[in-house]
Amino acid sequence: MTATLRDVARLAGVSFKTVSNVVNDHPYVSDTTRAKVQAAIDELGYRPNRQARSLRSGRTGAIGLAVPELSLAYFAQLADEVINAAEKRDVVVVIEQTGGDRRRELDVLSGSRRQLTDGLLFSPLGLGNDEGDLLAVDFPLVLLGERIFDGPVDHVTMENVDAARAATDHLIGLGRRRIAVIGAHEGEVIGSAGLRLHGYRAALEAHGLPFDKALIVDAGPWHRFNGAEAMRALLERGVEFDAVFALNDELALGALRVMQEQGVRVPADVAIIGFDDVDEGKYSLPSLSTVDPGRREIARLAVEVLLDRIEKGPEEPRRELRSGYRIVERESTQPG
Amino acid sequence: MTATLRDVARLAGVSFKTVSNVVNDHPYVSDTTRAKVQAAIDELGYRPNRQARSLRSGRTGAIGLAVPELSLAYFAQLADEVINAAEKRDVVVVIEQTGGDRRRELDVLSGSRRQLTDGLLFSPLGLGNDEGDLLAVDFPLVLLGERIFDGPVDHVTMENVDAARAATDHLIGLGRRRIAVIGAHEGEVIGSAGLRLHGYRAALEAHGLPFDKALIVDAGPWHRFNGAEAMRALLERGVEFDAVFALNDELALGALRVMQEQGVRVPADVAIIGFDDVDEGKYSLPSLSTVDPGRREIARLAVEVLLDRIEKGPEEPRRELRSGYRIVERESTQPG
DNA sequence: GAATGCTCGTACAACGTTGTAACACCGGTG
DNA sequence: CACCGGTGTTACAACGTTGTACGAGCATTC
Repeated sequence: MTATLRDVARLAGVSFKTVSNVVNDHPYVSDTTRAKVQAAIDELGYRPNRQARSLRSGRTGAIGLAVPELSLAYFAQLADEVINAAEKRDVVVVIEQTGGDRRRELDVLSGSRRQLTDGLLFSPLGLGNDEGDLLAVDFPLVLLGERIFDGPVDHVTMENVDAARAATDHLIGLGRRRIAVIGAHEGEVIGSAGLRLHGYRAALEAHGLPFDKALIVDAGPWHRFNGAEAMRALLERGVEFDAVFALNDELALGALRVMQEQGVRVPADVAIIGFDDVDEGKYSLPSLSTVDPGRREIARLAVEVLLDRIEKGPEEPRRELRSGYRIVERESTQPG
Repeated sequence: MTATLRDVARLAGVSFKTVSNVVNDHPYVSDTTRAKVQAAIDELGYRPNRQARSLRSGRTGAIGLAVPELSLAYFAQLADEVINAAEKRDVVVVIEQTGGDRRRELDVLSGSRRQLTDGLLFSPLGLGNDEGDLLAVDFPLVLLGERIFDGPVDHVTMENVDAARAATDHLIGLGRRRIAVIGAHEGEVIGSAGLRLHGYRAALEAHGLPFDKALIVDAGPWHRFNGAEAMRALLERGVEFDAVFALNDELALGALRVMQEQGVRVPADVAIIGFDDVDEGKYSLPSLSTVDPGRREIARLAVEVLLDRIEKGPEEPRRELRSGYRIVERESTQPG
């Protein structure tokens, strides 16, 4: 069917290993032999067989990306960037979904699927931040996101605290003083929710504003639905507020929708800012101010670090990288 | 490092082929031997090496999914469903993005990446519908979407014409008579745009309503941005309309945003319906009526057909399957 | 003209698996 | 007791590649 080294060798009149040498640019192949072999390769349309290469070399040329679910815009857009970054390095991406479920996350770390890839980019949600030791696996692994710090592996993340602080600063800069937070996770210290809440408190403190627990609304998963629910809860509570910091954009969009249903004017009555800079925020009405966490940079760094780890092995010191962030001002925090 | 058949065999005191027979549930292995081998397998934590299996069997246990981009919610949600459907069959998914670019789509069909998967689910956008012959490839291929009909391969698609007709009927049922269309592709007959427009016209005819070209707005890619632009163009045209059929949800959401900017009341002045049932439509204000094209069913069917094709080979007759659809009524087409 | 050093090519083994064929053993049959 | 069919196990080859070791040819050197 498809041509092999042997077929090419037969046509070129050399041994099949010589063909292999030509293909792999080994030295000590004379120009004439090289040309002869190349001609045979072209004629037969020979392409090295990847499985055989894999078997021999132990490399597959693929990496895994495990995320909660692609239906969440943030992860879809992250996957988009990861695939692009990987493509530049001639590596393909196998995507696995965990649903943020602890059991399935553990599965991803141990399943036989791991043999199909040279390493894994892993964005956990269900694992606790005290379970870092579960990440001590014998294949290259790069952690994404905020669930686990100080794990035994490379980690690429964003400047959650600083970025959240800047987002809050932005609201304060508009003259807002009663800033609600949507999407908190009670008791969490580390993790996106905990870190962003920490940044929020730091900003309040820096401006001498009081922290009011009544302004903090918990939410489970960070879906639109939960943002809507949280806002409904907040409005029912009857507590006054003039701004909202939603811990991600999906929450913000859900909350936005509820505020408008209930006749709250945005941003006149309440300004709102999200986090993630997903594309939808550009086209909501009003468009959504947000924090751009440097998704593209995260994807690029993550792929870079993983391929490095794959190449250099487990001995190299582990790396902890953070992307830059940027406040994106849109209509939902327009002054005036 | 990791155990091989030979290691297990040594421990169990049998030949390595007997171990292979146990692993593959071959008949003619005595219960005592089986038990002995199984014990050794458990003790060593043996797992068959997938590369070696692949090399031997020619199967990788992976399928490819080539889509324009995951940043488009429709494709992200489709990928989500495809991954889930594939997981049930113990197959992983390698996702490739083409950007809807003709050159990259051709690449996907011929590149050496194809060796990493047993087959491909392909959703083209850049290829013309007269280029079906390019799909005559020598690996299992299932076509998704509406770009190409009567290609030489299996095809899973949706009931575009009927569904578009039903969407238009729905608007007409509300008493709307001047129904604009956003996202047309001038001159296209086949392709999502062409087919959906055809359904629209069929509905008009069935109700004896005239077709007015002034109500049809072209758009390039079906992104929010283009929906917004198209609506701006429509409003500038000054032509009267009381409803909009946006050919997908992203266009609809972009258009919705512009209408609200310009003080058009939805649905009081203008009702709008989209197509695709992406999650965002539930949380816009007003929430977006749409057509649910049976994304999950499409994903399930596509994976099913591809795995069938992989198993049964190219001789089986090609299949053309369509998913059912459903009109999803939300606020943007609320009567009254 | 034998020894040396370099260039180029080849043979063999290995990666871990599975299919095929063959072999040893068994009780039962003619 | 030779033969048989069925059962359980083994040996060998193959999938297509690459690393290692070796060898052949040739020019240069003493």
